[in-house]
Amino acid sequence: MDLALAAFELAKADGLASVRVPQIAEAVGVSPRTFNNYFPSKEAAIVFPTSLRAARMANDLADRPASEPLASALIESVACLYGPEGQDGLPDGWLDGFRALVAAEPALHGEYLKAMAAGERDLADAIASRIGAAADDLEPFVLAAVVVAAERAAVLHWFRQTTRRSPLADVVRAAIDMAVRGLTATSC
Amino acid sequence: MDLALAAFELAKADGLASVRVPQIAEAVGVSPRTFNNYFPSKEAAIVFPTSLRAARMANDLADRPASEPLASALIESVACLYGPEGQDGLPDGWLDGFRALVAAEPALHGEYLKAMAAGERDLADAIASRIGAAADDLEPFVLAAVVVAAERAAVLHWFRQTTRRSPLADVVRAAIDMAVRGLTATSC
DNA sequence: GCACTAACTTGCGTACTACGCAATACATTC
DNA sequence: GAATGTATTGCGTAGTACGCAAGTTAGTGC
Repeated sequence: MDLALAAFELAKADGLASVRVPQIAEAVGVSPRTFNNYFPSKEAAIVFPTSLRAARMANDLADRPASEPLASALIESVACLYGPEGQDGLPDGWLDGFRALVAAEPALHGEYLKAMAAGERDLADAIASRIGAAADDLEPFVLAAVVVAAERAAVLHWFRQTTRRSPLADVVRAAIDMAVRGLTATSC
Repeated sequence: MDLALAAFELAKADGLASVRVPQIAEAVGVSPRTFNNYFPSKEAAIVFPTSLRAARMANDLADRPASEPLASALIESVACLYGPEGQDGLPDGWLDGFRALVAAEPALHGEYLKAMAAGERDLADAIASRIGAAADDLEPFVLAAVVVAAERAAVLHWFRQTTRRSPLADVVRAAIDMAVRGLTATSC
């Protein structure tokens, strides 16, 4: 969606507060009313790509061979979203934008969390069908929530770091591995 | 804060959409402007008690004896927030309100997530000081995120259930236990 | 008792967002 | 060619967010 991209670019350049909905609409060549037909707010538009990526996670998990252990399948389905920029990993400029916007603006942080939560539901379904759980089983929901939480913690932690000792994908991988293994392997 | 309580009650009675900020202010006896001095939106006001409860989690963890294993300390600090209604557990009417509002309205769900995320940061600090981690260590953040995520998954799952086979506190306990143990004990 | 300060509250005005409604344009189908 | 469905738009309205300045109240030191 062009609107989402334009909103993202404008917000990255001028800051979220100074971007106006009519401005975004004009950049794409539609009316402000049309913008609101697609997005309820500029925040939602900016985060839209993230929610797409979150939705992809469940698909990636479903595409993995059923023979693969759940733990590694989870780790890889998530981590491949943070592969090298450009290809199927991160879109260009996402890192800069994320740092400047989502990590900084509380309003966007809320939208980001909502997007992740939406993806979490899909992931829970994918997990449930993979481990053959009943529909009202608690476990898939907890697993999905835990994995997404670890992913989010890793991303935020990576942005907090001043010195970059390892690429984002590796940090995400480590975090999910940590979450999947639980406290058993750590300092009890 | 009276405003938060009034907002909650009014929203519970009339639905979120039909509650107006001036209405909330009038119910407490202040001006609408004063409302916005304290809360940026009615959603934030409604969720305010939840964010207080989230903040309490970190304190509860810090108050637990250092000799207690981290896993059980985490489980209990969270689960005691969901104790029997009235005392130090859930405030009266919280369950009904939560089901009718937070679980149903997407806007409130976003605020709820933000509140949980804020509490998560405090929890991460408490965990870090408990296990003596460095400030830039990934582990406390992942642990905090995982625990909060499991808590949230349990609450939402409990509300999705039509038949209540066990009290909320037990479900929360089970979820956090599950998260803390990781995938090791489950279907790999 | 008297000024002084700080925190809280309020009214006013402004900018912006959200959205219902109705009208239009365009493409698709029968 | 007529009918139907979808996308877009302008307009109008309701409501929220917030800066600013003025007023109130409580507390403090002299």
